Amino acid sequence: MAKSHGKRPTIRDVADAAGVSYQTVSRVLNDHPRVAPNTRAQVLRAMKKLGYQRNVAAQMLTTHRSRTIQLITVDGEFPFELLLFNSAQWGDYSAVYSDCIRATLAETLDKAAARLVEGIFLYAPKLRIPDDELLAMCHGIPLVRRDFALESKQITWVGFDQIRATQMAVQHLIDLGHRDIAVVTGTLQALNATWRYESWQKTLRENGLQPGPNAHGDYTTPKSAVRTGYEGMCLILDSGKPFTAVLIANDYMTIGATHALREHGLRVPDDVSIVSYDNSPHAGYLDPPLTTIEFNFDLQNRLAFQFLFEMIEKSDTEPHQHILLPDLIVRESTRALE
Amino acid sequence: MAKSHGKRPTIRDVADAAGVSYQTVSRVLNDHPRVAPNTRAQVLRAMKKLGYQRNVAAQMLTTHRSRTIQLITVDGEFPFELLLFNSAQWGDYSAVYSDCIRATLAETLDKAAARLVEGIFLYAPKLRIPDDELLAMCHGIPLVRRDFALESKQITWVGFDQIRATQMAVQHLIDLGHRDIAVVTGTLQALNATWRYESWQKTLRENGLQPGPNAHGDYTTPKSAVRTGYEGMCLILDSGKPFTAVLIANDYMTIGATHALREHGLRVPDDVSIVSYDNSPHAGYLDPPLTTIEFNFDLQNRLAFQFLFEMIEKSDTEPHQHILLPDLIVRESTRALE
DNA sequence: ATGCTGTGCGTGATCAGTCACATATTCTAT
DNA sequence: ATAGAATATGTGACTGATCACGCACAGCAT
Repeated sequence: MAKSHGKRPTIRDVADAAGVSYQTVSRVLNDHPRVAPNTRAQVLRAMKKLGYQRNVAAQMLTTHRSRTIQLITVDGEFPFELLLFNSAQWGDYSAVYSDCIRATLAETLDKAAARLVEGIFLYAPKLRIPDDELLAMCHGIPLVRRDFALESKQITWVGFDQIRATQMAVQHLIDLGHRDIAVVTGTLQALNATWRYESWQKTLRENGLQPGPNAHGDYTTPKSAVRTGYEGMCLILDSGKPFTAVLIANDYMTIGATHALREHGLRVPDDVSIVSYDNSPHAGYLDPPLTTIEFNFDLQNRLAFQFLFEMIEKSDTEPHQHILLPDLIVRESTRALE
Repeated sequence: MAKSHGKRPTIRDVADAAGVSYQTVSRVLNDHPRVAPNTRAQVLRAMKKLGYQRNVAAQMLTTHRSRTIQLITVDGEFPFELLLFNSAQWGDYSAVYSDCIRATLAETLDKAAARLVEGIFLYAPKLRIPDDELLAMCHGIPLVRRDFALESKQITWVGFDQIRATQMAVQHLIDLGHRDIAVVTGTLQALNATWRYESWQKTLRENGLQPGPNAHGDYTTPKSAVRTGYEGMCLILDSGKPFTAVLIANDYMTIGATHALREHGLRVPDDVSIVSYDNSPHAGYLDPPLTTIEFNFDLQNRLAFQFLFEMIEKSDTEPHQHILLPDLIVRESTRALE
């Protein structure tokens, strides 16, 4: 006998509506093979009739599994590329999303552990933290970083080769005859931005050129990117230092930067050539269409999730590291100098 | 005595590490006032020492509360505006995110119920479904729609006055002397797009004007928006029907549409005036800076969450309906005809 | 000394499932 | 006919917390 008044039905309610034991209901729930087809149908009918919903809390309690992953961003950096994240990628897992600041990351990870989260997908491009320290905060939960490529081998990550990307961009401009190449890049707190910055300098020096003027700013949301692109370009223009080409850290910054150039009476590519990063949806539709470094963010996300689930399934998986190579998409924002 | 080998510590482990009963540990966990300060300190010390983490599953099981809300989108429509969503807005609640298709919405809501989710935040601009049907699918869980403004009073929602918005846009163009006004809008599956379309026709007719050429397309992600903006504008141009101004459903579509105009040798605003929607971060930085209808998405999100939590706290709350009014931001993509 | 109130802490039952094991039934092989 | 295996179903213990209740002891008034 089960109390059927008011509350949600339990497996025991279903059991005696179907005239079987609660264990049989549990078997049906878990697709256990050894249930007679008739009984199974009986139970399913009873579940439907009562509007039964399995209680995930009780299930978690005994199985110690939550079928949940957690997506964590630090400092509100929800990047445009993550828009591509598709629920289909995480199978029958659910995803908890939370943003935190650096100071509360440990606490956030504690809560994730309390929640029995089975995997952590971290996007924190400014978080510079030793691998072992980060792993210690994770309470043994599998972790994937989807922000940048580290040097260490302890953590699983999927990143892009920023050095190569920048080299391609700079080399493209040099090949076109540019010698004074400026840069508007992300805040150097972000490791990727640092690498780009250094790669820009290195590539120029290797070609016997001096780095041109440069500016930095936060570029992790469209809003901040557009503005700091504008402001950064203004700074460079106001510096009075000469340049005929400029590298801009993403296609939103480029919108802002191009606006600044226009305000100063300069045209792209006639007066200034631009190479941008990301190949965002709008990059090919701006005036002029942007020459840009394409990153396959979709592939990055897919791989990162794939690695994460691999770690969840087999706890002894070695950490994966994967560096993706970018492509240069040449459009009309760059031109050859005579 | 508790087994301390291997597994995560429980309150019982903490209890006998601190020399108290498990109930006392529970009191400390729940900030119960009647615990002696010494005892509390003792317990906290034991928790820290053992690295204790409360098991959320067990807590959910007894309290029947999950402190979780669920953010559901339908058809992968993760809108750019939702980027603004800030964890801070949902207090100590966690958020589960899931996308589904129309056919699996019921199933997704079932899972939400199984998970003891306490509130549902729905973004599904194309989901036309009777209120009572939707509510029935929600198993009594508080729901807020953040997509459009409905006519019914059963559901809580926060939307914008699209009719007014479009009226403002059209009127602005009429005041500037335009008589042939085209429109590139979202797919008419989306209710907001339908309203805009009808309001465009109505406003023109009230001013004794005939609707100009028009086109529609999916506009819910930046990627689709840019492309359908381009394609829609091409269609209108190829139709050969005359127009001196065009309404474009968002600032991403406008990037695509402007590109199409350029390809046809037309300039904005010299040849064609544009009024766009959304006032996205880049709207003021394009060439020309866009005259656009501003929606305060941040306020919309804040209100929607506020209403949701109100419903969670007090189950007898009446459904709220809130229509937000847009603003017209005049920039340089519109000009007066002589 | 007795009763009363309030504080601090402990015991047993409960939440809704799952797991290991036990039992009943049917089927096949000897 | 009967042992043995295979299939189908049931019972009791358990997961890790919370809740309702109960008890011990302190302080204070009678």
